[in-house]
Amino acid sequence: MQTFAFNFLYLLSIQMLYIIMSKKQVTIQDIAKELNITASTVSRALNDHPKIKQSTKELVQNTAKKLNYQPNSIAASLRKGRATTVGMIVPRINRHFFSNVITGVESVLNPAGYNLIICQSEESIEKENENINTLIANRVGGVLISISIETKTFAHLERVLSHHIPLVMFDRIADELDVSMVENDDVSGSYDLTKHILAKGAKTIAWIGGPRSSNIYQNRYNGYKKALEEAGINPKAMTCFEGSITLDSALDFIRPFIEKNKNNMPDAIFSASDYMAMGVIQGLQEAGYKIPEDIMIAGYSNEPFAELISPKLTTVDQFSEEMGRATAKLLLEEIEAKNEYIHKKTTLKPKLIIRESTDK
Amino acid sequence: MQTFAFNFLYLLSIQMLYIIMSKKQVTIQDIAKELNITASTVSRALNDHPKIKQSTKELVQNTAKKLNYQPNSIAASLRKGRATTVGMIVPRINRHFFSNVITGVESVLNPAGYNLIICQSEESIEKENENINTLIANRVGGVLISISIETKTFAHLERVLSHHIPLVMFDRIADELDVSMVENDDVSGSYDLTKHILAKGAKTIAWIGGPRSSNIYQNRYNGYKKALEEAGINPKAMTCFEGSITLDSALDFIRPFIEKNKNNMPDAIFSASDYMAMGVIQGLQEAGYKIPEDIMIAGYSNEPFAELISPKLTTVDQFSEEMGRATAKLLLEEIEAKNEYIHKKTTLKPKLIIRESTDK
DNA sequence: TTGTAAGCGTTATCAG
DNA sequence: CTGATAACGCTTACAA
Repeated sequence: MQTFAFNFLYLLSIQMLYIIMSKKQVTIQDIAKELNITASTVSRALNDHPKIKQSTKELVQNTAKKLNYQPNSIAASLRKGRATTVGMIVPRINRHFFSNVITGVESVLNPAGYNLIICQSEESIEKENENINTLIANRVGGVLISISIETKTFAHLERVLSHHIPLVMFDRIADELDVSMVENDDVSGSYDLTKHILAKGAKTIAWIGGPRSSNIYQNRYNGYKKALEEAGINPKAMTCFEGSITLDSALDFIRPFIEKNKNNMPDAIFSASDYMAMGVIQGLQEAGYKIPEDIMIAGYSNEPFAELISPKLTTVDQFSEEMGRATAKLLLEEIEAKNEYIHKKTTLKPKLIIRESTDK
Repeated sequence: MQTFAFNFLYLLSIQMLYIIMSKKQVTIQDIAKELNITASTVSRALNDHPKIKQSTKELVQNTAKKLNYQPNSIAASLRKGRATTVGMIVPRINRHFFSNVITGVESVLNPAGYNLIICQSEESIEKENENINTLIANRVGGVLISISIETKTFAHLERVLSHHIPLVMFDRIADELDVSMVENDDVSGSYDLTKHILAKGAKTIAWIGGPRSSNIYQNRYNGYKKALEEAGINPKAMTCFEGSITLDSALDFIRPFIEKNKNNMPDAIFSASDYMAMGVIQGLQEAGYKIPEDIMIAGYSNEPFAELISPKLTTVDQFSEEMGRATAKLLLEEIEAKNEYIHKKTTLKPKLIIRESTDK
């Protein structure tokens, strides 16, 4: 045992020994001492600074590995005044759409050296506000946000800007703010879908969706309305229901609706949310309606279940990962540009996906 | 204008003026100067230290608000040697199961003052390794991980431990490591499900699932095997397929399988993944089989589409949010306990959900 | 190409 | 109950 210990110690420098025994974390100072150079040189070498000799770079990297050095990005962030971390706030992470946007964001941000702190607002402005506070406290390099349904004032977002942290909004945006944004062209997606239903022979189309105080539902409604008007149909005469975007909310609406309108049901129902479309379908099926023969149904946003259910649901795909990539790219541009205001707006065109539920 | 400026300035202290003009960030030093006390007192006041007078606490909080102070948790983390941030690594965030676990984790960690950095391994050990590095670099207060399918060695996880960062594994665990874990009792879930199918009269049941090198698929297979053995059926005679846990992989398996076994199809197919069950169902339906009349199908993990498809899928629910909460609680215990090793293992019992696909 | 020195904003320790 | 001081680990002018 003693021999082992002796041999073991013999192989180590005093410096390494000290580090191992004190079980403190290894720093660039330790690497510096080990090589009889200064910490600044080590720092530069590790960051691949152009004015450092190749030979010392290699030397530094090797001893870093030997000492089992792990960089401390907290210290770096403090010094630089900003973290290599980006905050992202979404209403709910377990929505297929948002989790795909996140994947898209990471695919751009990770290679650029950033990592994500993800927060959920749970559709509450209060939680959104708290999220903003922790992100500012963490001095994130940027904030990406899709605002909650409740959010109608923007003081919390302006607080982000006042800390000179770039902000990019996506999907659920607020034109009131002068920041970069990525939006889906919901008007166009909804318009295309409505035109398709009209082409299939529908004369009356009901609309159901989320609250139109949210820009996305307002836009989806506008696209629907535009298509109807062009077809000479007065949308005033149409049924319109807005409620929470859940299967149950739609079911609660459709059951009494069927009861009341047995004798003059619309030819089609356009739901501005796939989840609500599911509720509508279940309500109609339990009342004995055949889809699409008796009534056509369409949803919006191409949730994964849309092609698994029966009948397969006609809907609109939103290229969620692409939206994440676009959002992340705008953020990187903002970060590069420092304080020059180069706010941009990217608009993504969604794609109509025709399936059985409207395919008479 | 001049009068306005004069009045405006008149209301401000020199200190506040300085801060506004220099647009530097407000620190506890600024609050201290404003009140003629020291930064330490301010720090204590903001952290609700017991030995600070109530009156000064209020004074500090008020001026903090007045100066628009936002705490800098990076500085605090550097000083304390550890961040109030927890890292979480999952294979894929857009899996319903994992996104729900995340929600559960946050519901415990956020109130405790921590926030999450979420990383995706994308089922790659290489990416998992990189994730670990960034989490160590960020000096997170803990790491939560469900390992990738590829992960068979654990040096990277031991690196976490060597930095005295507590590690908790969940769902996909590795018994090789001496850490706290939360697991689903997959053996029991799978056993219950198989018993149910047997009770419905099946004599032959095929098994399809992910690679059995992963503990969860091994366990699900074991539960299946145990039930068969108890029923006196030799599982050696059963069909067993393992592949990637996707709809397409299952479809690629089932099509030639039907072709070959037209005349002696099993009475039931138990898929250890809902996605694979979907593939199986689609393959059988396109070949004209009726479910459950001709053949019964069951899945595992109760994906949201399971109750939306036709026939509704019998499966096993895993209480994903509960798993997240349990995981987070174990982590908090570890953090409290500092270096005393109190590794625990929590086992959650899943629940059989009987639906149409096995309900003859 | 490398060294020197200051500082990022907190908090812990010790002292009073 | 509060103050003074040092330190956490890194980056970056400026100097050499």
